[in-house]
Amino acid sequence: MTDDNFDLGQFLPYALNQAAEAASMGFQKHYRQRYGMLRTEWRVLFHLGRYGSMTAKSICERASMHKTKVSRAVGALEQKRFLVREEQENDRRLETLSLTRQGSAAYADLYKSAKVFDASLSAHFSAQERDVLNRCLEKIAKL
Amino acid sequence: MTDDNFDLGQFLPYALNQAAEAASMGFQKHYRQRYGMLRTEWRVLFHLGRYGSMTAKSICERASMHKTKVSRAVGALEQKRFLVREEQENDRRLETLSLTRQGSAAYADLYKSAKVFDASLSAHFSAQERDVLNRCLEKIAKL
DNA sequence: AAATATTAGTTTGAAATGTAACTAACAACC
DNA sequence: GGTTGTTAGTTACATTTCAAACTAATATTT
Repeated sequence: MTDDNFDLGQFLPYALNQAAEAASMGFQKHYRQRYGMLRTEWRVLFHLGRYGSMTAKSICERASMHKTKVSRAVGALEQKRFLVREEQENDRRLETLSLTRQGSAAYADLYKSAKVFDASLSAHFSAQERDVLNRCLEKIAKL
Repeated sequence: MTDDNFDLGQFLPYALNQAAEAASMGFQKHYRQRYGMLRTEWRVLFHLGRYGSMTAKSICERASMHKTKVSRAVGALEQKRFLVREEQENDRRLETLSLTRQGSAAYADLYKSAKVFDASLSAHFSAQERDVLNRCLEKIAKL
C-alpha cells in the first residue's frame, strides 16, 4: 500500500477477502450441488479424509474452527452417513470421528475436484508466484 | 499443490479463507470496538471515504457486494449518522450517498488504522512478495 | 472422598447472511 | 397512452453463524 495511492484493493484484509470469496464460490458448487454440503462440512470431511480419524477437538485445532461450527458440521455429516462417532474408552468425553465408506467415497470424489479446481486457478500463475502466494497465505493465517 | 503431497493448507480456496479470516479478525477490532461497525459497514464507509459520494448500486459493483448487504449497511451507517442519502432529481430511484462530517472523521481515523495494520502485515514480506501477493489476489478476485 | 475446576461437546437465543419476493420509478414498445 | 419490461432499493423469511450457557465426564484440590 504505497503512501497516498491508498487503494482498497491493496489493503490486505480486503484483498484477501475478495479473493477468498471468489475462490470459495468457485469451489462451492462441487460440494454443494453434488452433496448438499456447507463449507464447514466440506472442511471437516477433508480433514478426516486427508489426515485420518480424529476427535472434534483436533479438527477445531487443525482447522481453527470454533467448536460449535465443528459440532454442527459433524452432526450434518453424520446424518448424511458420511461419518460415525465412537466413544473413547479411556475418556468418554472424547469421540473418535471416522469416515464411512460413503464418506470416503465423497472425499475421494471431492478431492479430485479440488485438484482440478486448484490447477485451474494455478494456471494463471507462474510456479514462483504460486510459491510466494502459498508461503504468504500460510504466514498470514498463523498471525 | 504437488501431486500426492496434497495438503489442505495448499489448496487455494482453503488457504485463502484461512488467511482472509486471520487478517479480517485482526482488523475487525478497530472498526468494531471503536465504532460498533460490521464488516459490510466498514466496506461501505471506505468506498465512500476513498472514492467519494456514489449510489448504492455503484458500491455493489465496486465492492462486489450483494445489494441487500449494501442496503443494510447503508441503513446502519445512516442510523449512526455517518452518511446521508439524497434523491437524484433526474431519476428518483437513485440515491446519492455521502459521508457526513462524522462519517468522514470515522473514515479518516480507520484509514489510519488500516495503514498501520497493513504495514504490520506487510512487514513480514519482502517488497517483491508483497507485489506478487497483491497481483495474485487481484487476479483471483476477478475470476 | 467431597468440593472445585477443566475439558469435550451440545444447545439455545440473538445477530447476520442469503434468497426471493416486493415496491416504486423509469424505459420501451405497441 | 397503456401495457410490458427493467432497474434501484427494501422487506420478509429461511438458513447460517456467533456467543454464552449448559451437560457430562475427567482432573485437581483439600
